Formats: sequence, structure tokens, C-alpha cells
Amino acid sequence: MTFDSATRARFAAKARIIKAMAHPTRLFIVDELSRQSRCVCELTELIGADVSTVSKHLAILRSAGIVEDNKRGVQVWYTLKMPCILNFFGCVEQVQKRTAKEQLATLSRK
Amino acid sequence: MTFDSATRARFAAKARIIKAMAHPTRLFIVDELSRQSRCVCELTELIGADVSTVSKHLAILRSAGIVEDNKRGVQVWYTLKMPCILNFFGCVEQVQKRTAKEQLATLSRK
DNA sequence: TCATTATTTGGTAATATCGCCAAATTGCCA
DNA sequence: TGGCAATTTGGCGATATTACCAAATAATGA
Repeated sequence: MTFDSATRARFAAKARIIKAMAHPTRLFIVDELSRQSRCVCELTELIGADVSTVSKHLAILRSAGIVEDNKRGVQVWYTLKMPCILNFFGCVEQVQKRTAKEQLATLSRK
Repeated sequence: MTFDSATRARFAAKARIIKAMAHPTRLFIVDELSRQSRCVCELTELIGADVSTVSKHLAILRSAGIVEDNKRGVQVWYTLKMPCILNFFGCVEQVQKRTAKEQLATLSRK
């Protein structure tokens, strides 16, 4: 397959969604939302960053289509909309385990 | 769960692996390697960027533990080491489909 | 050994991301 | 209506990412 501009655009669209997950704080948010919905104020409390920072992370996840917001009075509650995203964690952990195992092997070989 | 520094480090390590996937060219490489191993020269030809650029993308995937390189003479062949990474695509496509469906619904509602 | 090919590494300019502060917006209730 | 709390938006400086060019490295064969 060639990397022509249509192909490039297709991969760019997918990359945008993956990129939304590619940040420690946003991974934490997804993990947290997999257990329960949370309002911005709760997430901010848990994360310990400025509210505006948390709000922007949520906007990135929302615009990627990964989470959903809904307003209850003055609060905004966020929900994990695409739980299949959690499957990322399993593979990432496999990668980490394998890397750790190989590094051990490399060390003992010296 | 709180976002203390140990937790933060754990999520940062995972984010690093996901970030390695979060680029159109690198997604393309992973997709291509899922079909067959390729040398840098072939990938460069397919992608149509400078060799040094491709080499750096490969270094990112390699240091994340996603691909593996091995030298055959003057060429370096890359292999997909963690095929579970391909599962990302399925979920990403689900996200895209759902987003598309919702946008249609929103349009027709106007 | 010398030239050639494949790949990596160093450097740099352009661009994107991130986190905070300040200000704007929204909904609630006195 | 006025004020307060929750959230988002705008803006900015600091940092990271990306792509290219040039130069270094490595393996091959003449």
C-alpha cells in the first residue's frame, strides 16, 4: 500500500484518536471514568492540576469521541463513551512486560 | 484513585507506548509491518519522506518495544513485535463510526 | 583500500502541545 | 437582579515533536 494523500488522511484521522489517549493525565481520566462517571470538579480534585487544564484534557477526549459530557445544573459530568479504549491497556501492559523481560535477559548476559 | 507521583509515573510509562502509535506515519508503518517485514529502504519508498525521517519514526517504535529490527548485511529489517497493537485499529474504527453516525443524526435534526 | 549503498545521528527551524493565569460563560439561588 | 460556584475559553511562555539537510557510521564488493 502506498502512502498517498488519501491514505495519509485516513491514518491521520486514526492518529488523532490515539493521540487523545497519549497523555498521562488523559489516560488517568479514562481509567477513572471506566469505574464511574465523574464531574469536572471531582477529576480536578483527583488530578491536582488547575481546573482549566483538566477541562482542556476533557475537551480533547470529548472531541476525539472517547468521552461524553452532560450538564447537571452547574456541574458537567463526564462518562466513558467508548469502553473499547480500555483494551489499549492490556496490550500496553504486554509490551511493558516483554520489554522488562528482555532487559533482564540483556543484563544477565553481561 | 489519586494521581500521586507513583501513579503518574505508571500512566506516563503507558502513555509513552501509546504516544509511539500517535502519528500517521507510524500507524502506517505498523499497518504495513503487520502484513510483512520491511527494510528501511522499502518503507522509505512507500512513505515518500526523507530516509532520516523514517529512521527516526522507526527508532520511536523500536524504543517503545513495538517493533524489532535486525540487520541483514547493509540493510535493516523491521518486524512488528507486538501484534496486539493492531487491536487499537478496531476500537479506533468503532469510535470513528459512532462519531460519524452521531454527526449525521445532528445534521438531520437541524 | 576505496567507493558505494543503507542507515543512523546531530542540528535546526517550524509547528504543536502543555500548564497556568485571567477573563468569559452558564446555571442556581437568595 | 446580583452574586457565587463550576466550567470553558483565550492567551502566553516553556517544552516537545517533526521534517529536512548534512555528516557520521557500517557493511559490501571492486
